[in-house]
Amino acid sequence: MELNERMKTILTAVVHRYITTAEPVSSGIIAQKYNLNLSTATIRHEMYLLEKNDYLWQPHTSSGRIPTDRGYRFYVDNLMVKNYLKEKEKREIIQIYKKSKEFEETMKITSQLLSNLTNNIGVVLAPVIYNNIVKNIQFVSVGNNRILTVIVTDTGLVCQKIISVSGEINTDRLSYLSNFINSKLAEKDINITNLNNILMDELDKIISFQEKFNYIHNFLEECFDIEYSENKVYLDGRINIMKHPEFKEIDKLNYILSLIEEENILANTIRRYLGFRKTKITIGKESKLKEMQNCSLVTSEYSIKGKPVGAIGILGPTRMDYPRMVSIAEYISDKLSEILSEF
Amino acid sequence: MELNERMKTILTAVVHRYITTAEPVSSGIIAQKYNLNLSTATIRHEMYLLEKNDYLWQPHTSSGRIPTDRGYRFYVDNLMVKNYLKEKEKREIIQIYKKSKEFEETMKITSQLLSNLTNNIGVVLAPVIYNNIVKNIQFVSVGNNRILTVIVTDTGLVCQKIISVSGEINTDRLSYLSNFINSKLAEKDINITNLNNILMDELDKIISFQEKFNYIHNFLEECFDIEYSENKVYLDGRINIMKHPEFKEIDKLNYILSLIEEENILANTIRRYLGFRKTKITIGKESKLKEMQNCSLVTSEYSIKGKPVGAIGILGPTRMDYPRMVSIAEYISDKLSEILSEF
DNA sequence: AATTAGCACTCTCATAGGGAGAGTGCTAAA
DNA sequence: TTTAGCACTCTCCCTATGAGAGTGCTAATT
Repeated sequence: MELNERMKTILTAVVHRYITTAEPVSSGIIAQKYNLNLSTATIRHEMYLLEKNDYLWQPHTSSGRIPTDRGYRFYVDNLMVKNYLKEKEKREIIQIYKKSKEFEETMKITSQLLSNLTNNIGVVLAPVIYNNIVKNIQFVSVGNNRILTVIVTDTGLVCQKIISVSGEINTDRLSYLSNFINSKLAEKDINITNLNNILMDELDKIISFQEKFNYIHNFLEECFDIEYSENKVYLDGRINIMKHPEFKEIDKLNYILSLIEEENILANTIRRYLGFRKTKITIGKESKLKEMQNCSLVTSEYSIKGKPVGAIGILGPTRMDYPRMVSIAEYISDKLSEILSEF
Repeated sequence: MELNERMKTILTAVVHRYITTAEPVSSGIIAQKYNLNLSTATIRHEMYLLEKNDYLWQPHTSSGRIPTDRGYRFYVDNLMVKNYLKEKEKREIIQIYKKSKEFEETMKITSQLLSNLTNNIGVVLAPVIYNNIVKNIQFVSVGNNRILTVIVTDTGLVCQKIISVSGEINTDRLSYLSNFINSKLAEKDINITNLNNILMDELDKIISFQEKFNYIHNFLEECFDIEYSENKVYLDGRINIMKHPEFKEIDKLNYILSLIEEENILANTIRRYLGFRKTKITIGKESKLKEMQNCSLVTSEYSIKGKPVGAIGILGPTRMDYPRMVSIAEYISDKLSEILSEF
């Protein structure tokens, strides 16, 4: 069924009202607060139709209406108007970012900004390094048979990993190895995902006529499984979720709590959205994850030097101010892209 | 007032009973479950005295008794019997630790173990590096005018920090600098806390007759404020706290939530306990922190090569099984010490 | 002098009933 | 097509009530 203009207006009114009050919205309130010049009876009839088509529902007969996931979806896709941030807010965000010169801190600040601005949970997925072009590799001996491997990618990201090797590794061999690898890197574009394979092939060639040190083999293998390391996630504002009236009682938090506890669930969800669209909204049961059935998630990608590498997200109840969430997510991801590109 | 033996027995019984049921303990239950061969009236009288001396309290007249913070304190100091872990549990812990070969992961596993074994919040304070002797410093150029500084301490800890310098820094100068610093380090014991001052003094001497590069000054200053960097904290089991009946309603969580949200509060609290005693128990209002008034915290130090460097902690409601918490904290901190010393 | 039985008293908790209020669905009139 | 009018439904809050748990106190017992 196609919604007519009046139904769209009423659906919009219900969504807006419910977002601000968290109370079921009655026909009377709509008539009173949103001047549609319609009687409550007429509005009631339209609401009845909206309910029949699964855009609204009632907690019980004789109560007002609440938008369904489908109602929110229709609102988000067809009705909502972008709500740009005020200049003052933008300036404040820029001000806060100025404090930080370091990568880690920038990530932390971003998640804090997200949660503070939205009163929801702020999520930042650290840049994924798969497929980044490797520019340079260096090895630093840090004692006790441990080597710190430092990989610098074309986007300027620095990945570090300490690995233990069996037996003392000679500093000369180490620099020989890094020189060798860096010369190979200079020859062609090698990304982290295939770094290991390509280097192993090359190494096999020279090993036949060079001295044979097996452990370098193992060493390299350990170094370059970085791609399998889990992406770091920055979470902030966990307690915000508990301030929302829909979660007054702890039992109602049930599933959401695992999102708060296990950062990986959120990280994986967001990672899966990467590379499709700048901004993505997932509403309630649209997510297959049972942990997210009562929540909505707004994610927005950020990039380094034009290359999308990660995403930020806002997690809250389905009853969230979508226009504002989207504007905040997009503004912050743009700022973050700028800052990371400058690093 | 000195407690007589019978009062101690009754206090112990009340604590034990309350820890397991979370319900106020009545005189009837004590008479029935703990065979003291006393009538309820007698027990009631003793409980009345215990209440008058602030070891017990009643939520309302005509309800059973609950231990006060003071009651728990007396129990912990004078009545409780250490409850060693079962061999099976010990084996399981060792098994789980075997999975991890990396520092970061070891820390994470430790906090998970703590929370899983105790059903409370597990906290691990990463090793503090202040006053550690500096063994070696290296600089790695990671492009875009950024230098990765790697400091290795005598306990084998590796601190890394990326700093930005103004203008390109010559690789030769960088290695000259690191050679210079490392030669100074070899001459005498220099710890991280005074590293900056000593090096600045030394640098001033040579700078007078060496070429003058101001920016190295600034560069060094930035490098060596590591001591002011905040200690990392690993938290796990945040949602455990919500499973306890005393926190059934969200409002009752009030203060504790800030502990869950702001890791620094906990980190600072634990850090302040460092260096005094292996294990420390803080019960409810004994902590000056308002955030901890409804909680207890059991902390236990761990060390690397005999040198105490950090602590682990268990955070839960004051109604916790103290003997078990202490055994777990001590066992885990010992294991962690072993593992970190081997790295 | 210490302990205990007995009992009145207090407080919680669960249940039910009743009335006010909000909001709906339906119908007939405009 | 819209609306006024009204009966109906459901929630919420208040009150009353009674059972049950547990205490404090007193007088009797050991």
